[in-house]
Amino acid sequence: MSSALLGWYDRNAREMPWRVGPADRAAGVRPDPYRIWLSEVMLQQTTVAAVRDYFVRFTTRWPDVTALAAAPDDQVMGEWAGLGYYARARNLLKCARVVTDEHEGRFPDTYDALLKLPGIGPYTAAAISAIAFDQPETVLDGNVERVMARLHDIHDPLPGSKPVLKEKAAGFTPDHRPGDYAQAVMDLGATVCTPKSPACGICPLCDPCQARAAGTQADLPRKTPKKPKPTRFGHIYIAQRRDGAMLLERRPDKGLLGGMLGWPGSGWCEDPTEAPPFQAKWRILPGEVRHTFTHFHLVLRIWTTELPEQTAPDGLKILDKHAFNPSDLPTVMRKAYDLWRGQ
DNA sequence: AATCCGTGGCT
DNA sequence: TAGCCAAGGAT
Repeated sequence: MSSALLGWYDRNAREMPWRVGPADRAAGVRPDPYRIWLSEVMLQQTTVAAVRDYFVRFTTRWPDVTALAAAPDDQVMGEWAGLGYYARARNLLKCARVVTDEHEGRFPDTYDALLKLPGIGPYTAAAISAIAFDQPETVLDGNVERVMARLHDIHDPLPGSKPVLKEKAAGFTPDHRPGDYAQAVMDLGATVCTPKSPACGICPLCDPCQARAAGTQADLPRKTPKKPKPTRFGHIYIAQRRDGAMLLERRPDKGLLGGMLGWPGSGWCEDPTEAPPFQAKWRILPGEVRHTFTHFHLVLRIWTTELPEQTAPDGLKILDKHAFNPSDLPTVMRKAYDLWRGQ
């Protein structure tokens, strides 16, 4: 039954920098496990459009896993800035170093061995073993969940229905071309069997689709409702020396924006207390920064002053003009910088 | 098991 | 616009 899907994939596969094109594949070229791993980690909860440029920059700068393993943490975190879910970048480095130091620079080729690596969970282990190593593992991501829920007209809500959907997905996975199949279902979910107004008219699985027959496809998969997001507030402090150097901090490895560069500031809560990093005549900027994270809205007020020559507060770092690159900042910190620069 | 963890695009 | 959604993992 999945042959109709593979046929559709052969005609419609989207070009992506980590994919082996039809001509190369016919010539026997296999995907590079390093590039498949890197793309799959970047694609966790992230769209192909957002990933594409990041992938090209990473693979240009670090062409193989050994090169990435040798990179300084700051450079990797800076290159990841803006992509979100920064624990992925920290685990990416950990994983690259384990593969380099303990696996002679080669990725393991089985699901179980891949699953042991940092940042590789059930989905990513299945995706790498299927796509890079041609093993019949079953990928289960948001796309596959949606396609299976519709194909079998399953009305039980996620995430409770996940085990059932996994069973259906496993039964649908072919022994032939499992890697192409995995990419085919996900392409289908991304371009045809979309969350809203699916294009059933051009779907290769229209005929066997039970939701399509019942007319319920637009309502599936059902999901348990999410909690509303609270709003938190905070103050941040941007100080620049006359020579252009700026005062920043490297955030602790755990928690929100862990390991990333940022501006010193207060905690983020309902009623934050001001916390300037050193004594000075701070002035507040007009306007505010609004940003929404996974589980709360944030409103930031920005304070600024000149950074005196001899001032270097504990735990903070001073980056001189050429060492500071705004593109190394996570988005919320970048928004604050842009507001400050436009003052 | 439930919570935490980013961001940008789309409707 | 405000919410939803994305090739999830760690704890």
